Amino acid sequence: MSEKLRQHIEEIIKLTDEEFEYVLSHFTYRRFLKNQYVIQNGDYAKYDYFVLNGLLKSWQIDEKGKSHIVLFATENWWISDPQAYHNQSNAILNVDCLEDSETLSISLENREKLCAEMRKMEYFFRKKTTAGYVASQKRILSLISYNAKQRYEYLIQQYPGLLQRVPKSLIASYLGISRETLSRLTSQRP
Amino acid sequence: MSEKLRQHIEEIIKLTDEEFEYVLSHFTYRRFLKNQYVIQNGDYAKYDYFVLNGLLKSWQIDEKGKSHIVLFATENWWISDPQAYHNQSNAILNVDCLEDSETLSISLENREKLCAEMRKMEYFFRKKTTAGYVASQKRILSLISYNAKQRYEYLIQQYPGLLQRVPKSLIASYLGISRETLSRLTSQRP
DNA sequence: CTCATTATGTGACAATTGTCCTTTGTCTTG
DNA sequence: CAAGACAAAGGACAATTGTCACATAATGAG
Repeated sequence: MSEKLRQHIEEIIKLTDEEFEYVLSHFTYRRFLKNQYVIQNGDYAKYDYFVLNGLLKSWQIDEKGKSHIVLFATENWWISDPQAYHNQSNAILNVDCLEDSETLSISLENREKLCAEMRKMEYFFRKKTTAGYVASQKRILSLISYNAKQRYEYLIQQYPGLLQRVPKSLIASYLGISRETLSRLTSQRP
Repeated sequence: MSEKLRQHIEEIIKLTDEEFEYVLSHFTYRRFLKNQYVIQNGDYAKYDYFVLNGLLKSWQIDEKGKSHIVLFATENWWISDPQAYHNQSNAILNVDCLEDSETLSISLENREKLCAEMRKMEYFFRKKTTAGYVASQKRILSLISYNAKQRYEYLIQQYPGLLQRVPKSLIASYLGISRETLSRLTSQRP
């Protein structure tokens, strides 16, 4: 099971068996059930979660009570409240499970410990964070330049099979439009 | 002048004079005039620019010909096309100057060279990228959860004095609304 | 200083999207 | 098997926002 984490890391740097065992010892395995909360708004966001399998989402409620999905996370994605995690502050986001899920989580202390002790892991986390930053920039571009239909197409390309796994009301919540508007978009025959 | 870069780096790690001189030797000083392009869509985005003074913006044109501003960069900000820079591909964004500006730029090769040679600089860039990632997440949250009025208030808080430096049509372009809608928002007396 | 250009505000109208409601079908659970 | 919960589509109407047109103010070049 932890092989998935190893493969994920080795896309960037190669590790010996001993090194990987040491890295792995800094992670905690945790299993969540469908609908279970991983992080709740206001909690201390202690961990960043690497998803082994299942499906999770991070989201926020606005002042009018509407929820907005920031991210869907499937196998090999990371999920947390990044702001709260890196600043060691209380979570603004919620993270919960759309399906039963298995994760490997790492605290910020352990992440910094690994970076300080292993040059390879500092390189890995630097590269991984850079990739996350670039992906965030793409998301920002899609939010400011694309209309809802284009964002929908980008979503189904980015998450193949997601439509079969989640209700369309959640897709609409990710896109920032109402369920009804999404329904109108997808029923158009262009 | 390069003292600004030193102060910026030393918010995260302390450097000796020799170390800073060595770091600085990997940057290139460059001056730009108002309206001059720093990066053009389709160009090879070789550099990441640290802004010493002036005001720049990064932006994109959508398929209908409307432009959307991604970022305003003033003193002590970094600006580039992150996706193109980190993936060594052609720019999707444009970067140009709203005022005469001075910058210190670093190529990806020199950045990686510094990271490989100086542990402190790898730490610096890791922390800086993490901060950029967190800031991007905040921008995503503001785009999906806030209405135009709230985004406007967040913008003037994030860039104090910007309203006095740029036309409102550019503010509207950053917020993703029309010039007229922005005008109506700001003339409301609530 | 003058003239042209740009920036800004506002009204009228169109287009888009949200909200509310009903209907239908599917799935879950006792 | 039946009842309730949930998901989805579509109609009617309201609210928001964009577009176009025009007037005025501010700015900049020669």
